[in-house]
Amino acid sequence: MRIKNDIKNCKTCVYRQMLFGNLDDFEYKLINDARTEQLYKRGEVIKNEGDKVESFLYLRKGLVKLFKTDKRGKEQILSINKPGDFVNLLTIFSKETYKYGIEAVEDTLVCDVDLEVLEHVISTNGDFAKRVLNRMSKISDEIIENRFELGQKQLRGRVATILLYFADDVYHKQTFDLPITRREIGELIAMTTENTIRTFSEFKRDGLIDIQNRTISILDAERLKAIAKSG
Amino acid sequence: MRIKNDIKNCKTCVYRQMLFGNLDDFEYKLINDARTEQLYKRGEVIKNEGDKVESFLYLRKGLVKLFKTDKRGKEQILSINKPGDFVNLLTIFSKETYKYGIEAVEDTLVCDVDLEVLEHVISTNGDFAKRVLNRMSKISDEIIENRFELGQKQLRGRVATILLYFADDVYHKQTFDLPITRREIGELIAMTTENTIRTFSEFKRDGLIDIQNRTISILDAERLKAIAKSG
DNA sequence: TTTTCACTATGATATAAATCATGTATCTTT
DNA sequence: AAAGATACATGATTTATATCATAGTGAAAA
Repeated sequence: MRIKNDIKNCKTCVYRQMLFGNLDDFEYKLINDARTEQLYKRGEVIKNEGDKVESFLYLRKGLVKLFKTDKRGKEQILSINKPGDFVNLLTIFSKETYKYGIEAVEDTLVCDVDLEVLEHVISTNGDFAKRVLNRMSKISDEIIENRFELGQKQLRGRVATILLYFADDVYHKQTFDLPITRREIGELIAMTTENTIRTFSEFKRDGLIDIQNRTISILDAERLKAIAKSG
Repeated sequence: MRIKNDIKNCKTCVYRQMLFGNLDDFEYKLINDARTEQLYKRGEVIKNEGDKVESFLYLRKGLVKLFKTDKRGKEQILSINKPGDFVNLLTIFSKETYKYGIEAVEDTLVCDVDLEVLEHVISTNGDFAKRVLNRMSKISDEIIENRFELGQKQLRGRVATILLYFADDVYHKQTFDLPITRREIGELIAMTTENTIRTFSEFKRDGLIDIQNRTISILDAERLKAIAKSG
């Protein structure tokens, strides 16, 4: 991890209005002074399970995964977070330590704001508090919704869903480099590595996608959507 | 549904300190004046999927289920809520309409506080806002955690878990009347009705529980815990 | 450069759980 | 009280997915 020293003011940040839209100058300064920008290389762990929660994190560039290890020692991925996401918003108000780890799956830039300062601004600015509540609510809704839908789908549906997620929501293009391995995709959508690979191969054979190692091309988005939807 | 008219002041409520612990008299009055107490009979629907979200609900007596219907028309139960739970806290700050239904599975008493008034108190009382954030965070953590653990367990482990949940967390005794059918239990722990019933029978045959229609007795809590844990 | 190790890949086999089928008991409705 | 619906119950069969086995490939390490 490397701490950037030429950091910009929050007021000029593209993600400003997502959460900090209506802070006054004094509040901006508070947040800004309590803030560092941190660079992580692909594969670097940002937080480990058990680390103390002492800052609010949000993702400016790159991609991270949230993961936890079950009793059998197997890793499970809770979600992939992309720029603009509030990586740890769900736990910062209820936990003292991280119940999951955070790892950069691409070179990543995160903003790190001291939690006490953020809490202070919440205490003094009710509108800001409501905004935070709103974001939190949306995030948990999304995770819960996704998990429920995932559970109803079978393997092909799950793989189709995750491929479309990367194409449409993360990279906004039909050809992209998968940032994670097949094993990790399996961990994310709750299936074995073998079956993940097998389903990829099937999709390739059926002309739905093309695969060149890590590079994936969506060839038939419509049919893929149908599979993602129907299960 | 019947609206109670002899309602007590929040200040004397046993659940007061869970959320409203440090409101001042004026704020109490605001909340209190915006509040009704509603009685629902077992089986009555409190909110339907699609209903407008316009109040904050919390459960004083009884038991409710949160459910949603998937594309195939099959019902899924997200969670069972017991007294003291903030039934809809997760969505009130992000959604305009309910994405899930709420139904009383026992005769139930809920407090209903107008959402605008609650939001106003959040805006003016930062400590209260932080408390709400904290509760929300805990609730979503719990749902997410439970779902993840459920996914790793197989049928016997899931059934053992839910039986212990009713005995230990809901009724606090070893013999209790199941408030929901076997089908609903299946919907809650993601398995078919047949397998739910079959697993109940197995547990009975193995001397883990006794079953008299709706009445369940936990006979061997230790062994049941082991099954719940190991999967 | 060779060795090692994780990743990708595919086929065969095993198994957990869903589905199908059938019957009884229990609760509702008329 | 009879009829219909829903819940409970269990056995047989099918199916989706995990597990096991084996091998090629590419990247990192020695």
